[in-house]
Amino acid sequence: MLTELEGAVLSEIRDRGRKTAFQVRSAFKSSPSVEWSGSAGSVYPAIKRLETAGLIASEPLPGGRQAMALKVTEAGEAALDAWASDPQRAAGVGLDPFRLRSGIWLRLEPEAQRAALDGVAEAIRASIAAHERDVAAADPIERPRMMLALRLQRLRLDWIEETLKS
Amino acid sequence: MLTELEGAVLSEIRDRGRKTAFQVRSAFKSSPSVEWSGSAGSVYPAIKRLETAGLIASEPLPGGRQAMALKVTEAGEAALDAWASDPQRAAGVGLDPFRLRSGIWLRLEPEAQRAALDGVAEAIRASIAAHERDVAAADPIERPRMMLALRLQRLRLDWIEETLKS
DNA sequence: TTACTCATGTAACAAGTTACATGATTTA
DNA sequence: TAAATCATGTAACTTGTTACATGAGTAA
Repeated sequence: MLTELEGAVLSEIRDRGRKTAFQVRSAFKSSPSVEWSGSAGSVYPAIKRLETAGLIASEPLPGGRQAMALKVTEAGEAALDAWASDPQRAAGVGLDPFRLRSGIWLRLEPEAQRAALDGVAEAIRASIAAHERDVAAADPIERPRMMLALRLQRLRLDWIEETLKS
Repeated sequence: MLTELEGAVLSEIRDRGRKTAFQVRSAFKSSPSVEWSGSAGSVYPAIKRLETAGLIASEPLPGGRQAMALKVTEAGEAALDAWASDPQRAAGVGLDPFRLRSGIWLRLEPEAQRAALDGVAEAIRASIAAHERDVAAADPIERPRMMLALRLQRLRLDWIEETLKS
């Protein structure tokens, strides 16, 4: 089964029109809703794995550049669809740094708790502002991700507000 | 700075009364709101790292067992509080398999989309049912995590419903 | 005494990170 | 021609995974 990164790479190529490994990398580096570094050390080896597995094909780009044009093969399409539609994977709660810390915050002294929650709330509001600024320019793949990220951040703000009130 | 797992390990010992590495491991293995395997290969090395760094102290448990009793040191307390309260880390959107796939689902053919979303929705409802069953028995650290996981899952269900209607 | 749970650990592997290295092409 | 960007890749490291190995205590 594909890893999360491998599935995302296939989707960048098939669904978002990325032509080269460099473009895939740039997309991860600049995405506000996906937390990957987009490091060369992750993306290039992942693409090599996918190519070895026959899920990606590459050919030289016309125009003299050394860039390789990437394409998802038929087997790659099938693997991507299976990855995207696997209910167990998709329904998992994921790794959430906020949720992981939530119980710990409740055990802090009142002043420390207030300080911690205020700081987090401010960082979340900044995240929301950035998402709202960029969501209009997002493409049809990124937009729903950003909308869901926005809803998550608002849910967190609500939780913080309720917690501070009680 | 601590990794997410290291922070969680410290919190298990300080805030949830886990006395041994085995108990920490069992907590991760059975937690519905934290997605770690709780494998020996992650927990024991993490505890060794924390002990080497002076954030955990251990002494033999009385009673003839070979178990070591773990304790968070003062330096460990400070590191844990800094980890838990770091706003940038806490406000990150995390790795969410649902969000990552959301844009891809929207590009599927109508029948495939309906099938995928129905399958995911069913898995989410099962997750909600399991959380609702267990949340009453959860301790003060785990309960808020489960409540937030529940809200996340309901948010996802809402999104699926809206998407299927449009 | 057999099975289960408690308890700790290592080995091989997978897959990410940062940092470094190289070189072509385009733009100021 | 100098700087920025496009483009690909490797090396060393970190930290997670599964699977295996070992042994003590407890309950059937």
